[in-house]
Amino acid sequence: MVAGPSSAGPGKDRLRLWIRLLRASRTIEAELRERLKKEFDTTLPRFDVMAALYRSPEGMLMSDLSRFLLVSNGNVTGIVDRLVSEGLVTRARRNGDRRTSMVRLTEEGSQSFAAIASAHESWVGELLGTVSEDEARRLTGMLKSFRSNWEGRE
Amino acid sequence: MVAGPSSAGPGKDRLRLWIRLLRASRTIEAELRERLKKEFDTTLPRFDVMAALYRSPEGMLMSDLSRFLLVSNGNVTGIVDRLVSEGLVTRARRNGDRRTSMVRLTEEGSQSFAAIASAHESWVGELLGTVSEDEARRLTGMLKSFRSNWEGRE
DNA sequence: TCATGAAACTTCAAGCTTGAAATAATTGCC
DNA sequence: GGCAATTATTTCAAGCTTGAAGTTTCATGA
Repeated sequence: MVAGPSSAGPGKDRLRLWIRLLRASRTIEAELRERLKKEFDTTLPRFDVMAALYRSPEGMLMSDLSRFLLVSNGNVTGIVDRLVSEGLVTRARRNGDRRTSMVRLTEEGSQSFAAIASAHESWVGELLGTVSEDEARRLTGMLKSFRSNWEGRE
Repeated sequence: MVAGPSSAGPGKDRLRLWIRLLRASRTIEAELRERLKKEFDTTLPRFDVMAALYRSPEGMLMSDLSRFLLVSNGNVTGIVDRLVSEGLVTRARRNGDRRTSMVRLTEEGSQSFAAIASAHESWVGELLGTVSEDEARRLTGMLKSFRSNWEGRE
């Protein structure tokens, strides 16, 4: 979160960038989390899972979710468990491979997500309001390239 | 973590930026967390607390730490508890105000942190290696301004 | 066939995180 | 002085997170 022992020298600019990046995303994330809780009584991880499923009406495997959301398998299990118990998501056993199950949004889950996502988008617009749309595109480009370069994924 | 229902329209560029920002910081954070665990058997929150204390040899109050690190008070309590039990940090009761205590790195904590911070810095340099130092400075500037604009803090 | 290994998940312990409620100490006001 | 409000911190329940270990199912080659 913060700097190391010294504060000048090679690599310091990258360290400073990382600290900024982390502080920015933590600040915004905290604000979004709080609003999701207050306005919709839900959480960011639940929202993330529902967002992923919303993009895939045919459903996703647990491991797909895990890979896409960059979180561990066991983590997804717990979040999906809670979403299932709230009736927002279903686990459908498949005929082909009985180890896996397709996770899908229910009709209720889908409608619920659409409402939340709309608010979420306007919150992000507000929180990033001082970044012009043009600047946003440039920043996005930089972030995209450095990440895909680093790990090869994308 | 991911986009909302539609994928074009006003504000979409900011939403995309936010998604990139979040993915970038999560990816880097996950890698750093893993290395901290493997190489030094510690965690990112512990590292963050120690980094804050390293900058303040005179010590910090719990509430200072909480504010600086952007995490809740109760959270800091737990992390400091563990650091104390590991001998890396001390809580010194103050004469003036008996509600508060000054948290400081021990000598061991300070030496331990210096070693970890050095590795941490080179990891960040590696992970952000595709960003030039110049680009890093520009990105940092953008991130700095948008956050301080948004909440007034800094 | 059927054993061996791989794949998809779940379970679990430990730690992180928040927000709310509880404690304790201080400050300010009468 | 004494009491109300404020401040600093801890405690707690619920949920998130990881990595390791365990379970079930599938694939494959002798």
